[in-house]
Amino acid sequence: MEEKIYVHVADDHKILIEGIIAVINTDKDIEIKGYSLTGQEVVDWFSEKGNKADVLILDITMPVLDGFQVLKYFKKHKIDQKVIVLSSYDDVKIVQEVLNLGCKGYISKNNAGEHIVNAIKAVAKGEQYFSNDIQSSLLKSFSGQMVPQGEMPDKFLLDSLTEREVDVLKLITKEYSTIEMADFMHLSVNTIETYRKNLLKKLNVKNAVGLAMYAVKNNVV
Amino acid sequence: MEEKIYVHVADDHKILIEGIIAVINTDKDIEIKGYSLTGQEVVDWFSEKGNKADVLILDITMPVLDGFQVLKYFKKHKIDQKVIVLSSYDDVKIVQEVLNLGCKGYISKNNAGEHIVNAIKAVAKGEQYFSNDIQSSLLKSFSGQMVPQGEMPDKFLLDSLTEREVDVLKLITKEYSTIEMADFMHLSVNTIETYRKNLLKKLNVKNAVGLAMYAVKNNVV
DNA sequence: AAAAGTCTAACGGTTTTCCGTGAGAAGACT
DNA sequence: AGTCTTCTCACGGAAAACCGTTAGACTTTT
Repeated sequence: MEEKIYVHVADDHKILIEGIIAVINTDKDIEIKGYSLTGQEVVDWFSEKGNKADVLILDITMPVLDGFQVLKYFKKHKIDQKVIVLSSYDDVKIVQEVLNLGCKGYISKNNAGEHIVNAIKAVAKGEQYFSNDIQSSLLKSFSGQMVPQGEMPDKFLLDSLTEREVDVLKLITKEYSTIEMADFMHLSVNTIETYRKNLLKKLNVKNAVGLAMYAVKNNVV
Repeated sequence: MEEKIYVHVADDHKILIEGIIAVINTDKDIEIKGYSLTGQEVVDWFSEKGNKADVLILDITMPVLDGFQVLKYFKKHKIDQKVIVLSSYDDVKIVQEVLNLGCKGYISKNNAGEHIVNAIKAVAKGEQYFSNDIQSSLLKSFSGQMVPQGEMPDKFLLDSLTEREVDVLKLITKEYSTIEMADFMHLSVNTIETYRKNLLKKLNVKNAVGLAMYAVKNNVV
């Protein structure tokens, strides 16, 4: 008889929590130790004396505090919590970011059902776990980095944006015109135009729409 | 002994489907008749001879065809399918739009578990059903509509984008210029400009960036 | 001290978008 | 038969975005 693995689940959609509980209950080695509907509830729960779980299943998109912020909280307070991120996005950048924040597993909601039990057991043992679609996108991104060849390496586009450029980018997504931005930021129209030009060049897109699409893809907004 | 109610579930997150099935299975009067992971699968399933369900549980955000498009398909082909929309958004505009498209119930994912069984039974009987958080936002918006005063009522912003308008919207998010779109679609530049103007007016945004942001928010892309 | 990066600003010119308005053809709906 | 919607196209003018290039002031890094 092994020891039970205790799990806490956090997601803002209760039905999804119910689904996870239903799946997990098919396995006798795992037991649910409460759930949270916001990131705030998660940190509250783990802050309370006596509350602990071997593994936390954590959604990224939640109100009040999102998954990133929860992970940052654990890091800052040096709480060594094993976390599996559950996400709708198989965006490699997000995977990398949560890994940097100390998350031990990452499964996509698309096939959470088949993976979640194995993921919990692996992570509880101290291993890492990624669902296979995540693995393949990670591989793709790595192999992509191996063959930059003739093309400009493009470096890491998103880096290298200066503070002001990010400010302008944000305003662009809010449908500000150049003149409105200049007015709002107390700068010359020419200055804003310079930032626009820099953004277009740095992010290698054709127009303001490209900038906006970049912004949403990279969670600038 | 009553007759069984047959249900089809559509959502791009399988874990959510599993959750719904788990909840529904607690009720002996309701039975699941298959599920779909995309809107395309839904229309395919219902198109197939012999496939039918009393109630369809439909997610709004799905790849390939979203919930709106599925409802439009039913409307266009005069298929009188009872549909309960399951959504993350309690945005009143969305509720109104799906109601216009003939949907009979609307429940938020936040508390789908407690409502879904009752919703299915009500809709199967020909009634309407809204989870209480939706009801309250609807009430709030109605009371808000009582004092539009000088403002234009704005009608239903997202309503009724035509097929071509959606085509143009998609190309805009891909950074196509008007000329490039005209070329690609084998249409006059003037025609594309007309569609742009219609989009700006219908969606009530200021520029192409606003269109793009609308598109991502509403999963047009 | 020199180099690098950022923030600010300017000028002149080209291209694209935005705006208003009008209108014919085809199909669907009443 | 008449209305509505959608798709298509046109014209002219105003506004905004895009492009290339230059440059001074300030801060940080080497």
